[in-house]
Amino acid sequence: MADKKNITIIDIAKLTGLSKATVGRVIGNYGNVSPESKEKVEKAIKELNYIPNAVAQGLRSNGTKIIGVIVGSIKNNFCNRFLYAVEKAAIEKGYDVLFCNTGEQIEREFQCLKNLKARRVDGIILISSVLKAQDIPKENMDLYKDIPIVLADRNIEDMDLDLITSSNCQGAYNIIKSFIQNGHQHIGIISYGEVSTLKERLRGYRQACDNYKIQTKDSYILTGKTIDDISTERIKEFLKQNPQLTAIMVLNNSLLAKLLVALKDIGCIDNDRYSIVSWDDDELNELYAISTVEQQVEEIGLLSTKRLIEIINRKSKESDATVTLTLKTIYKERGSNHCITAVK
Amino acid sequence: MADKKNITIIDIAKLTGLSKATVGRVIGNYGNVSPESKEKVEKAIKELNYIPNAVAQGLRSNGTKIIGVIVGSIKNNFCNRFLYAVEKAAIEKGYDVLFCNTGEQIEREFQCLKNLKARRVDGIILISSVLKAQDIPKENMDLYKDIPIVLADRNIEDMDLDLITSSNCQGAYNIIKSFIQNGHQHIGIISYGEVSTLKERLRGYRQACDNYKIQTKDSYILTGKTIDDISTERIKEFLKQNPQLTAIMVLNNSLLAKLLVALKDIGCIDNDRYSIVSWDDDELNELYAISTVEQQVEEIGLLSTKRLIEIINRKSKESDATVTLTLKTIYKERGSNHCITAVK
DNA sequence: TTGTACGCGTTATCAT
DNA sequence: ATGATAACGCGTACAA
Repeated sequence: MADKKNITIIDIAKLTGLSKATVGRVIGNYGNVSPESKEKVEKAIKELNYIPNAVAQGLRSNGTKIIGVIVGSIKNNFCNRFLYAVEKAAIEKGYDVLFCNTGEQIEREFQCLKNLKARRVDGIILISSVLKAQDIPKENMDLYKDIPIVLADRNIEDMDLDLITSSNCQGAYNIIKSFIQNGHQHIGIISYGEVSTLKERLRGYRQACDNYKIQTKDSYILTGKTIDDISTERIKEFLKQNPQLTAIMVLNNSLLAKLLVALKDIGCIDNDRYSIVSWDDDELNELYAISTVEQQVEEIGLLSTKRLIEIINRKSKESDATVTLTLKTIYKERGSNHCITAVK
Repeated sequence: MADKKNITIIDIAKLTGLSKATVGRVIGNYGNVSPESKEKVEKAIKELNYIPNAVAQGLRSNGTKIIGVIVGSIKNNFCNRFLYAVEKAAIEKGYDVLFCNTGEQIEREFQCLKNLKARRVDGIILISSVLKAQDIPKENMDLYKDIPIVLADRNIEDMDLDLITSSNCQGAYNIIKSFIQNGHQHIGIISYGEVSTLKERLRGYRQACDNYKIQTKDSYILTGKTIDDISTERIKEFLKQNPQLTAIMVLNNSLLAKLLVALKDIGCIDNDRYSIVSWDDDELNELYAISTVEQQVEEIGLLSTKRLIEIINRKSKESDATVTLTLKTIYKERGSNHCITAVK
């Protein structure tokens, strides 16, 4: 590569005949500098195409103005809108974003944390793959300490970290309630995995069913370890084995796609056989008029970033209480939830 | 925040009673160290939870092991799969990824480049929003120099940078050819923007029409400055004003969603009125059996990263010829392209 | 207003 | 085998 020696503050000093210190003052815009000196320096900077070395600045100032963002899977619709919002908010506050993808693997999460600490990032926003504190081997426990961390979307139980998330339980509760009020007695769920968000949605489902004395069977919940465990075939089987079902809540977009394919295969699409509600919106949901519970993804990204920067700038005497923000979900009604009302 | 002083190599030295140098040897795993010293140091590292400071390392070694990734819009399906692949490949080679989103704004692209240079990243992968070299103000021209850069997906005309992309022209050509061979005489395009990839696809369209002596009218191409200019309403109007059309190629996923909504509105969905081919795949394309030209997105990400790292490690005596890699597109046939065959 | 000199944490050379 | 020390580029306390 073009091995042009990097231009440093010293080169500027030499060219202008001034000292490092004076040049530094101009660049950092502090202290007193005579107008002539200032002008000379600025001219030299342009002439030599000098760009301050942020690495040296970071070392010197003991802060990098970088925040690390760790997500489970960037291919996921939620994560990339989240990342979009975080980057945008970060840039505005003068921070850059170091991006890490764990593929939902805990070990990778540990690696990323360690790496980000080595990089001396100022703070970390984490969509964790860890379910609860007890799942973290104690030799890795320190990774979650001594650095500002904000959890986004998913909680880690018993971890006492700041958390910005959606009202998953309440959102699900409301959907199910509305199903019930429309006469549905047998409501199915399609889900997968065990992260806190999905567990919360299930909790909302169960609460609503309990409250309204609606029967729930284990067989009404189709789930698996990973999303790949929920194949179109399994969904068809699920529907077949639970013919009572009149309503279905799917817990994310990819699952919805699979459900729709399954329904098409068995000739049940567009014929009002099932009432359907999905989670997280997608451009194509419009097409099938799929009612959707929408999360304020970008708001979560924005608030996570704001909160993180707040912690980063916190003086040691200030309160260090952890904060949990739960954003409302938005119910986007399109019709698919009314396919059948007042059954029986 | 917990202002625990950062543990440095000196703390380890103190604790072990050895010198910085010896500790450094153990950490860097070079030179000669007695087994006892080594053991002492390793114990101290664990005890103090020492994590080497990558910032200092970066300053010292004049290299950060970070690559910058600049994309136009991370919300876009292509970009996030791309980012996924880049991060994965980078991590494997020991690099971290600094992520920047420009929102397709040239000015932001300049800012990002400047910033990444200040950060002294080792190289940059760029999905640029610049169309051609002449669009870059000369005071910003230097930003594209003196640092390893690989362009991904989109080219910047006349820039002489490495480029990893898809065979956009050829891919489109083949689709149109197949349309024509199936009897279509009037083929519409829905597009937007002016980036090289879309221009290439249009070129493929025109070439095929020319070669096979098929009529093309300007009105057969619906386009706009940004994607928001292509509303469902405009698509409906477009279809109405070009009733001869029997086949349509849409240049990306979001446009497809809009087209499908438009078709539904006018009662033309699922009735074989139009043959449709889209670009870039999506989970829901399966549902409508939408034939799709698929790009090898992840391959592009992987190869961009590999190429970049190659350049980063290039000795000055080696060839510095720029390389362009054009990956084949894959035609995923699902049926939507056959809706009408042998019209007339 | 300007300059000198030290320290941030590493790495690596040179001397012991 | 180990230690002292310089250098990476910058910021700043202190001196002039």
